[in-house]
Amino acid sequence: MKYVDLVIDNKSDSTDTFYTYACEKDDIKAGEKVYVSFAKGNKRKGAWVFEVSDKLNENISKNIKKIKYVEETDKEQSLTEEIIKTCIWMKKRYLCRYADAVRLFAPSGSASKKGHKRNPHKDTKGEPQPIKELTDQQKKALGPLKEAVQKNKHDIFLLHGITGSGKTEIYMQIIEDCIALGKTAIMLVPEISLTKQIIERFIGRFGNGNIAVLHSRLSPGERFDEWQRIRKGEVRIVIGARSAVFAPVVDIGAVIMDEEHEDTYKSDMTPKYDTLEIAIKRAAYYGGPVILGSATPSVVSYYRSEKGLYRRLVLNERYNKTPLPRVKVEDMRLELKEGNKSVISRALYEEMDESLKTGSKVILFLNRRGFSTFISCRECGHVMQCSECGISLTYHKEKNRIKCHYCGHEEAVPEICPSCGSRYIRYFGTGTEKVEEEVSRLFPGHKTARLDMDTARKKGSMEKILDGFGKGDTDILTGTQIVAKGLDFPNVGLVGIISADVSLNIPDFRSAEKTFQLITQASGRAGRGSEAGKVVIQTYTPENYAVCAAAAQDYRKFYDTEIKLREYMDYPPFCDLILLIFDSKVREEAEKGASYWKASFIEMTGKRHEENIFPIQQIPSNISKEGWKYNMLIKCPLGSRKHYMGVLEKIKNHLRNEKIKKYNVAVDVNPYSLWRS
DNA sequence: AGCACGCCGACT
DNA sequence: GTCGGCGTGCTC
Repeated sequence: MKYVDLVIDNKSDSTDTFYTYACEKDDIKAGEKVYVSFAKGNKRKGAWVFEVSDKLNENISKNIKKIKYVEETDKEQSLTEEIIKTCIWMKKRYLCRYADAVRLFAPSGSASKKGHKRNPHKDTKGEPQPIKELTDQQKKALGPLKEAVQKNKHDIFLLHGITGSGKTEIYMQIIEDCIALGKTAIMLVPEISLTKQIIERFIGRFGNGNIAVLHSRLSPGERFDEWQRIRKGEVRIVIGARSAVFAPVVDIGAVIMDEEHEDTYKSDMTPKYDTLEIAIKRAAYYGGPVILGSATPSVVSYYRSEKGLYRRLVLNERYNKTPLPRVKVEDMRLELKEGNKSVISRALYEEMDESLKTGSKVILFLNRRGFSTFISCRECGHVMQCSECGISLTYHKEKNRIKCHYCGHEEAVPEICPSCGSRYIRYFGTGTEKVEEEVSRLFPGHKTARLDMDTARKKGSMEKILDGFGKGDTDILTGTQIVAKGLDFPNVGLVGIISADVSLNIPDFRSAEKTFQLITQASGRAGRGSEAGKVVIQTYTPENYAVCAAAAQDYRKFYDTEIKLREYMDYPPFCDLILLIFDSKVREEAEKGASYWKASFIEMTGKRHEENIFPIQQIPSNISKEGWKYNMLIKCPLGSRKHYMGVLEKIKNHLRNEKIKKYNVAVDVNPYSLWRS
C-alpha cells in the first residue's frame, strides 16, 4: 500500500494543492496519470502523482474522515518524475497553478483510430544533402559541444554565428552524437513557418521515422500521436516551436534553441513561461547542454556569456566565404528637404533599378502592415481609434477598411470625422501596402508581391508567394518581419529597409536591440552565391547607434553601447522585471486587485521598496473578450528577485484562502512587451 | 409546503 | 471545476 499526493486536473485556484489518496499499486511513481473520484459528487477526475510515500501523513489523517483510493492509472499518458519536478519549479517561478504547468506537458486530444497513424510530415520529402567539410571555426565550436554531450555536462552555450556560417550543420552533428549515445534531442525554432525548412533538412539527414514535430498548429489528434511516438521512444529528435520544449522525452542529450533572441520563445498565455528557462531546467536534470544559436544574440544572453555564465562559441566567417553585403544608409530628412516625398529614397530607387536590370531580385522590408498607420481629422486632429482597445486603427486600402492590429476589430472607413463632422480626413504613416503600391508605380515593368500577416494568413498562400519569388515570377517582394527571418532566398541582389525607425520608436527599453536585430536579419537576405549583396537602410536617425552598428554589421559595436545604456538606466540584465496583469469583467475589480497587491507588496517588503514599483496603469485590451486590464511593473534590483517572488507567492496564497477573487492575476517574469507609455 | 434559483464552501 | 447544501423568495 502506498499513499500518493495528487494534483487534480482542475483549472481552479481553490483546488490548486495536493490531495492524498491511497493506492494499492506498489510500483506507482511520480508522474503517473491516475483517475480518482473527487469531492462531493465523487466525480471521476484525472490527476497526476506528484509524491509517493509509504506512510500517511499525520496532518492528513487527522483532517479527513475516510481516505479514498486511486481507481485507475493510465500508462499511456504518464509523465516522468523529471517533468513533475519541473512543474513544481514552474509553479513557484510563474506563480501558476500546478495543473497549468502539467497541462503544458500532458497530451491533449485523444488517440486516433487504430491503424490510422497520423504523421503531420509523413509526406515531407527530405532534402538529401552531402555532409560538407567543416570549416576550422565549425570544428572549433563543435569541440566543447561534443564534449558536453559525451560527458553529460550541463552547460549553456551561446553559439554566436553570422548568417551563413553553418550553425545548422553544428546542430545536426550534435544531434547525431546524442542519437549515437542513445539519448534524445530537442530542436527549437522560433516560428511554425520556419519549422518547414528545418524539418526538410533534418529529414534529409536523419530520416522520416526519427523525427517528431510539435507545434501549436497541429490538430489535437496529430498532436496526440506525435506525443505518443515521442513518449514511447519511437523517435528521438523533436523539432518544434516553443511548446516542443515540453516534449515527453527522457534522457535529453541536448536542447538547441535556434534564433535564441526571438521574442516568440516567451509564451503570451498563462503561464507566461520562458522557453529558455524550461530548457535549462530540463537539460540540467539529465546533464545535457543547452545550445543557443543566433547571429544577433539578445543583449541579456550576450552579457551572460561575457560574465561566463554561458560559454560563447563564435562563427564569424560565412561557410563559402560569401562576402558580407555592402550597406548604404540614407538620411530621409535630406530626401524630404530636397523635395522627395516618396517612401523610396532616390538612392534606393537607383539601386533597385540597377539590381533589376542585372536580373537579380529585390526585397523591401518594413515592419508594418496595412496602408497607413493611423488616420486623423485635419480640422480637429481626432485620431480614429479602436472602440475596444483604444489603439490607433490602421488603414487597409485593399479591403478599404480600418483595422485594429491589437485585437483584430475592423470597421468601415469613416467619410466624416466622428468627432467634429469634418470631411477632411488624412492618412498618415506608411505600411507594406503603400510601399507595394508605390513600387509598382515606380517600376511598372516588374512584378511585385507582398508578404505579411495579411497575405500569409490563408493556408498555403505563404508558400505560393515564396514560390513565386523563388521561381522568378516576382521581382520585388515587400514584406514585414516574415521576410527578414530565417528564409533563404536565392538571387537577392538588394535589400531595402524602408524605415529603420519604426521599431526604434517603440517605447520599450529593448527597441534599439530589436532594431539592430531586424536590420541585421533583413540585411542577411542579400547576396547571390559568391557575389556580395547590397543593402540600403532608410532612416530619419542615421546617427543612432543601433542603426550605425547594423549598417557596419558589427554586433560588438552595438552591444558595447547598449550594455552601457542598460547599466546606466538599470534595465535588464542589470535587474529583473516582474509584470503583474490584473483582469476582470468589472473595471473596479481589476483596479482594486492591482491596488491591493501593490499595498500588500509594500507592506511586506517595507516602504523603501515602493520606489521599485511603477505606477499602476490600465493597458489596452479587447474589453468584451478579455475584460479590463491593469498592470503593475516591479523592478527587482540585482539579487532581490527571489525575495520579491516569494512575497508575491505569499500574497497569492493568502488570497487563495480569502473568498474574494473577482479578478485574475497573471505573472510575467521579464516580460517581452511592457505595455507602458 | 414545494421548489426554482443562486451563492458558498469544500473537496484528500 | 463542480457538486451538494442551504437560504431566499415565489407560487400553489
